[in-house]
Amino acid sequence: MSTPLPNQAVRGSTSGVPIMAVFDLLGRKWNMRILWELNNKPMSFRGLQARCDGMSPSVLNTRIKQLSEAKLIDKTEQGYQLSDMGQSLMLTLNPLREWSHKWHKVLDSDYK
Amino acid sequence: MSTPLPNQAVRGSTSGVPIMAVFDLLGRKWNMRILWELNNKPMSFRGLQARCDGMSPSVLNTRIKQLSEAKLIDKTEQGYQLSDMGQSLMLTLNPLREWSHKWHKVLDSDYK
DNA sequence: TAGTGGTGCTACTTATTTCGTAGCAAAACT
DNA sequence: AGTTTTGCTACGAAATAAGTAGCACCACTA
Repeated sequence: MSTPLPNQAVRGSTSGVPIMAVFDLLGRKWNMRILWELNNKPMSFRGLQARCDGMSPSVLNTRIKQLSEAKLIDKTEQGYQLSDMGQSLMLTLNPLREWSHKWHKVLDSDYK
Repeated sequence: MSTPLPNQAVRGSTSGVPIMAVFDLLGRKWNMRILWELNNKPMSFRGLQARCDGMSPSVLNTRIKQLSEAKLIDKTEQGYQLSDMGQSLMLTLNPLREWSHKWHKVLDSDYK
């Protein structure tokens, strides 16, 4: 399993179009969540693991490698943290929080 | 495998916080891609399959069910298409395209 | 009206990904 | 020196995704 990066073929697409690489990378379990958690503050390996409901260390390990290769996170004295690119990604993903609340309401009202 | 919906426990989180449900749902392979493709135009089952590099029908089938349950897509005369919620999701995800291009450039310049 | 082709699937097997647990080496703390 | 904490690796089991085959249901055509 290789890290999906733009400009090379990614899982589910041979085009190498950047957005497809994003879908591939973020479409893997935990990646969005990890970035989300790191958005709050830098965290250690075990800290991340705890925040992410005890995700298995093997997966966390591969995720960290992928996100590092993708230049979205860095390892520092303070633990793992978002890179500049990672921060800008979270910035563009921010509206998702508001959207999720609307979604919640819609589903709620539909099923009651 | 159940559809991750807000207000109930989702994979990787017992909190039921809406944003976690989003991560869970979109973190499954193909879901973002499917929405992305439907954003352009409504499509048939086989149309979607073709656009998504021949994804297996079994997975597409379960995805369609999940996205339908999540009220993000509907089935119509014209094929599958985004619901209002689905459209608003794609709207908030739109900036991702621009971001992906920046990302592309950064990775490119770093590795040359 | 028998044949052709497209569509929306289901069934089944295999491959890949993720989980869960155990454990270990290195650093930090007591 | 002994105990914790941290950052992992290993490995078997479970869940998810891929790949292929095929069938029922149209719509159209010869």
